[in-house]
Amino acid sequence: MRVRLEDVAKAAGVSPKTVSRVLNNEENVRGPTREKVLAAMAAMDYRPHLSARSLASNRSYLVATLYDNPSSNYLTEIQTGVLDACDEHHYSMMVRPLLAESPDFVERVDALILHHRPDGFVLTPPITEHPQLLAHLKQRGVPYASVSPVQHEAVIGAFIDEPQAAREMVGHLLSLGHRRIAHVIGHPAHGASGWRLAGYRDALAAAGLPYDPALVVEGDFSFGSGVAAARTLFSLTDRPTAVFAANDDMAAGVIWAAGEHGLAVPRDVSVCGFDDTPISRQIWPTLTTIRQPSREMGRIAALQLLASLRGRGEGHMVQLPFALQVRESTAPVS
Amino acid sequence: MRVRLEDVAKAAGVSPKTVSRVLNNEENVRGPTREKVLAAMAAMDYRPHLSARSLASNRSYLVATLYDNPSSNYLTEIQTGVLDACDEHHYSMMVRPLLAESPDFVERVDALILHHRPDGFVLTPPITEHPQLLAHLKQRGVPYASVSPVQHEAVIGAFIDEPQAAREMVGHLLSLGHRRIAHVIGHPAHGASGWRLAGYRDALAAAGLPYDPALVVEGDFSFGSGVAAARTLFSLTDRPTAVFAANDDMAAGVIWAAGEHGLAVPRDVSVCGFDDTPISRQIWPTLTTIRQPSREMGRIAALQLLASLRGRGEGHMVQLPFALQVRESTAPVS
DNA sequence: ATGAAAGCGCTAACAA
DNA sequence: TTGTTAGCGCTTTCAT
Repeated sequence: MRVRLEDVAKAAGVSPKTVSRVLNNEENVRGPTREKVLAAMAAMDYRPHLSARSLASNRSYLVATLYDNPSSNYLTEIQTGVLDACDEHHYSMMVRPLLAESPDFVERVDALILHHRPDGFVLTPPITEHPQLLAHLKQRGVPYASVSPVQHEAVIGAFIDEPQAAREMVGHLLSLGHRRIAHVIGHPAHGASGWRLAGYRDALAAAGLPYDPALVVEGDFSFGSGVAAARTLFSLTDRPTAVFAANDDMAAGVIWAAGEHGLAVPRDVSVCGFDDTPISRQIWPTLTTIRQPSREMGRIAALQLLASLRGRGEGHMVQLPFALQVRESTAPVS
Repeated sequence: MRVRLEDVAKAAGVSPKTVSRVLNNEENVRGPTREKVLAAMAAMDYRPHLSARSLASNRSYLVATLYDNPSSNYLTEIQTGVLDACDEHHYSMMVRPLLAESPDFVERVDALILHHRPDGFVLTPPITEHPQLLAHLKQRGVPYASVSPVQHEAVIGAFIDEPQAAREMVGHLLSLGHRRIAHVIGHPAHGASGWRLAGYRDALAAAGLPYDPALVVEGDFSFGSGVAAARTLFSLTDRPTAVFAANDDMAAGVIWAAGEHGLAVPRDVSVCGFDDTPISRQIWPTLTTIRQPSREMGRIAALQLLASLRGRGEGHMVQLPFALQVRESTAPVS
């Protein structure tokens, strides 16, 4: 038979409510009493019944993570971080893949709210930028945290200074003597694409270099779009000597296309990415990129959400550090 | 205020218990009565309260999907399929990344069981092959379904005929005139690695070709291991004219390494993979591979689990079809 | 085929 | 600081 809160109460010689107080870290329990209860819980290996708690307290102890891009390493990392935070606080996490483009997007999320009653959401890009969804969540009164949202104000979550990271990446290329530096833009629905582009432009401007639209090509974060973009760039009469792709997959595509054009990386052209996903270490040459603490971002965002759920302070938007990873795909201009 | 079962009962002019019967598809409700109740539910947009159901019925309506490899497309696909099935039956799904190697692996799963009380598990490779876990689940009485397990007997789930798929893939290479066909083995902990190797050997034997150990190299399903394996293979005096890698990531690595060695694919060497993951369409040349209905496998496995949970029959091990996808990375031997 | 009563394990509101 | 009582919304058991 399973151990119930009542059994713990009997064993500890207190009332059920006192055990409940200890369980929920409430105040108004004296040290010794708390100790007694905790000891009894441990001795009996007591595990609270989630559904009973949930029914009585009208909270689900559930956090739902919403994502759109179903197979990106980056999102899997974030998921893991969110899970870390939930585990720490005995919350459960559910994930929900969604198509942000689909017409019944908000409806689906609403069905999820009605059915599972999550206490809060963690939103990942690009769902962080969906105005109707955000409005709906506010209307329903369901709190949420965002990972890398475009808007930082009035939102809790975690982010890195993406424009600054992009500036440092371009700065690295400049320091190697590159002057014709191309950029492959990411998926237009992602805020990160705009930021990375902005950082690229800033860095050029700061170095007194002109912005050449011919050197800036659109992609969509996929390997294939990197290949396509690079084919365009490498066909230019005045080829770039360096390519900054807005993520690693596209950078890998650029390196692939360089091979097609008989260009050696980094001898003939330097290539760099963003995100430090596994592919950056698997390809050859290994990729110079920006390390983003994705898992930690998921964890911190979730922790902020949980803090706000439990009324412990407000919950904040937390800035995390990034790191430039210099590897073998970038070299001095020849 | 939210609509409760009692409200529906009042609106339909029946007792709460009758509504409950309709909700749970129980018998002993006459057609007209059922209709009335269903109409009331729909009109009021009634959604049962998960925790209340769970508390009263001692079931969680929760399926937990366990996985080890945290960032593979294949597993994300399976996850999505499991989610499809759970949605269809108003179950929720939680995912749990685990390290099968870690010493407290079973302990962690047990903590999950105690805390969340899932009604069942869906296991994905290689966790399908963990004897201690399987023993523990049986002891705890928690049912599970397996996707692509090595053992098909006495287990419910879904699989494809992997040896046959590998045989067809090698058959394709043979039909193009290849005779020196290499194989890059997958991760040793995965049952699929053994099956695909077996299919490779069978096909060679059936064609009357000798098995040459020098042409069989170990990998671990990663891009990098494909690169490493190919470097070995392409350094042989008597190079293979075709390489069958046990998954797409490794095949992409092989193509990459071919470039390093100045070999054009498919002109100088044919390469093929397995799984038909997105990368197979993103690289150039596009990859000949085996399409495996991963999402459907997840869905079917979960459906079998749910069927057995609800006592509707036994739950079976279902075989699903695969398909050889011939693309541009394989060509007649030159 | 349908209904009434009891209770799942916990917490909220109130009392002491 | 601690305990008592009543219920959360549903399903169970047992009637009818």
